[in-house]
Amino acid sequence: MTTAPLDLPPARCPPLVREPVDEAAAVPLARAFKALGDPLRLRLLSLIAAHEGGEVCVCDLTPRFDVSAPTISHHLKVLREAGLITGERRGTWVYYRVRPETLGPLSDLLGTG
Amino acid sequence: MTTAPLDLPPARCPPLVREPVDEAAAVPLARAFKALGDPLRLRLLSLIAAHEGGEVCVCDLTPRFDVSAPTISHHLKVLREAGLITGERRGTWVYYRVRPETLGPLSDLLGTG
DNA sequence: CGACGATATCGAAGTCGGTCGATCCGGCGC
DNA sequence: GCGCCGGATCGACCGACTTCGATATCGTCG
Repeated sequence: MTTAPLDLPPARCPPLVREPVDEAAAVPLARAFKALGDPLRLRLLSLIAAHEGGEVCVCDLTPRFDVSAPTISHHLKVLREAGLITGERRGTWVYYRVRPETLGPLSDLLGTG
Repeated sequence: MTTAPLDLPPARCPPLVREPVDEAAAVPLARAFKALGDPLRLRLLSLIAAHEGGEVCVCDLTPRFDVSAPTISHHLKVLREAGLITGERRGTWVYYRVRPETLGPLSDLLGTG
């Protein structure tokens, strides 16, 4: 669960309307977007991001969906490995929060700025 | 090739750090992000977006990649069906351009604004 | 220490996605 | 009309993804 950052989160780069994405940079960026490419993961991420205090316990996430707990855990892992969130165990429960340093570059890349 | 907009592009909605994504809204948004979730498609989109004049002929795209022409065509179709680009045939060649009205909401959603 | 509750991991089954070669379609020029 | 060329579509193969139930792991409490 220790986040296992197998590779780097997407680096900051200019909007894709300004210059084409580099071949190497495209890989981590695509992985991040792919992680966002599932309705359940998008909702999970937004629940974490929008939660007051910036973090959410998994136990608050699980009952909101119609899938099993292992499935939720799996999707959280995908978001984790994409560098979009981090998880921290505190006692019995695990708390997740977003990583703005990953989300920011993605927004900038798609922006028209 | 006529774009076949089977369903709507993602609607504009507040950043996910402000309020959780609605269950219904998550579906088209996730489809758009999924389309971005491939390095080759990300590079294709950025080549189209960053090209002077705002449009690119497929014949200029194909030689830049190590995959076959049908594969390029397939990925362009995925981007098309996600509402991210539109294609237009003019004589012998087909030209693609980005749809900012789709890209914009995605950027806003991930932004911290 | 031993049982229990909360998550993560594992293994299996079904589905989806990327890629190719082959083929089809639409324009252009002869 | 005929053949050619750019591009899209089709059908198939194979690897990756989603989901589950079962099991393992980590902390807590008695």
